[in-house]
Amino acid sequence: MGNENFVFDKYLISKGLKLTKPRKIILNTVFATHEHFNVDGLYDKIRKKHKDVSRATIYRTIPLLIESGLIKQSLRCLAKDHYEHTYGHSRHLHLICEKCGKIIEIESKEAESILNKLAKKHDFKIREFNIGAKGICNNCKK
Amino acid sequence: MGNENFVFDKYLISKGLKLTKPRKIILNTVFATHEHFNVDGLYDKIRKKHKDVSRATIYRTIPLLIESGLIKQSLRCLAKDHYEHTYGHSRHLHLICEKCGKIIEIESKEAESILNKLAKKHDFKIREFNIGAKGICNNCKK
DNA sequence: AATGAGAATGAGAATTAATCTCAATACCAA
DNA sequence: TTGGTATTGAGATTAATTCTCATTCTCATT
Ligand SMILES: [Mn+2]
Ligand SMILES: [Mn+2]
Ligand SMILES: [Zn+2]
Ligand SMILES: [Zn+2]
Repeated sequence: MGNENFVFDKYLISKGLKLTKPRKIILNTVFATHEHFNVDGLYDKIRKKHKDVSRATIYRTIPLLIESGLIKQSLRCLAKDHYEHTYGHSRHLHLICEKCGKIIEIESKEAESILNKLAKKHDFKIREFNIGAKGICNNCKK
Repeated sequence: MGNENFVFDKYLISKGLKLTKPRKIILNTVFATHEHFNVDGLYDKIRKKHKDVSRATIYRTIPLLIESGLIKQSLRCLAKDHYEHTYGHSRHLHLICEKCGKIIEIESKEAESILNKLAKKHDFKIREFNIGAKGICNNCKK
């Protein structure tokens, strides 16, 4: 059990919110792996163990996880929003295969530093980078 | 009237599709300005002049405009897909203000060349770049 | 341990962007 | 002009996300 529990707890307290059982379950399931996830997949995974957590609560908890800095909205695929950890992960960019859905994650500060330079020139304060590309992965090229 | 008409016409012919009145209206409205657009805004704009173009036809025409290389899917904002011209525009990245919605467009090949390098290393064929950041613009910083 | 006020929940309804269906119409080569 | 095909508008449908609300949980205070 990693520190994400402390982070989340601290956030909830700071906002006068309560650490409930469904929120614990959702948090722990989200951090059970390092994979990207979407609501549907998360719901199925949770439901195997806990028949009493609703979709509504998952949808309500995700903004809290984002606000607390644990996850972020990552990408959109098949008309679904996808999320990924920020806590415990350094920033990275994505190469997304449009054929098989595979996501290649690459750490690289170079592109970010270019964006930082451009943002400074325009007096723009960056909150979140969005860097990547879509195309075809090596496997799908045959 | 720019060359987008020729491009679109040529594409339609090559696919055995027909250049219809609604398609002309949609194309011309899309290229009446250089702004990003979404289906709702486009529909309203078209409807002021032409009461007989349906939302369904707009939704059906957008993939054709994309396929013909005239526009591309750009960004997602307020739960709506947004599009922008590719024809007549060089590639650029976006700084999106989360407060006022303002979009700053910047031409810069630097970030792309870094992505190209990384993609080559992973034997990944890029079809479309996605480079930008979200944050707060200079006006909204007060 | 019991209380109570406010926060959180599950179930299902509501919203809404995007897609689909289908009968009627427009297009265009011949 | 005609005929075969593509296209259309209207409305139904889908599906992700959000909302409503009556009931249940949390937790600081007793
Ligand atoms: Mn990732
Ligand atoms: Mn743009
Ligand atoms: Zn692939
Ligand atoms: Zn702004």
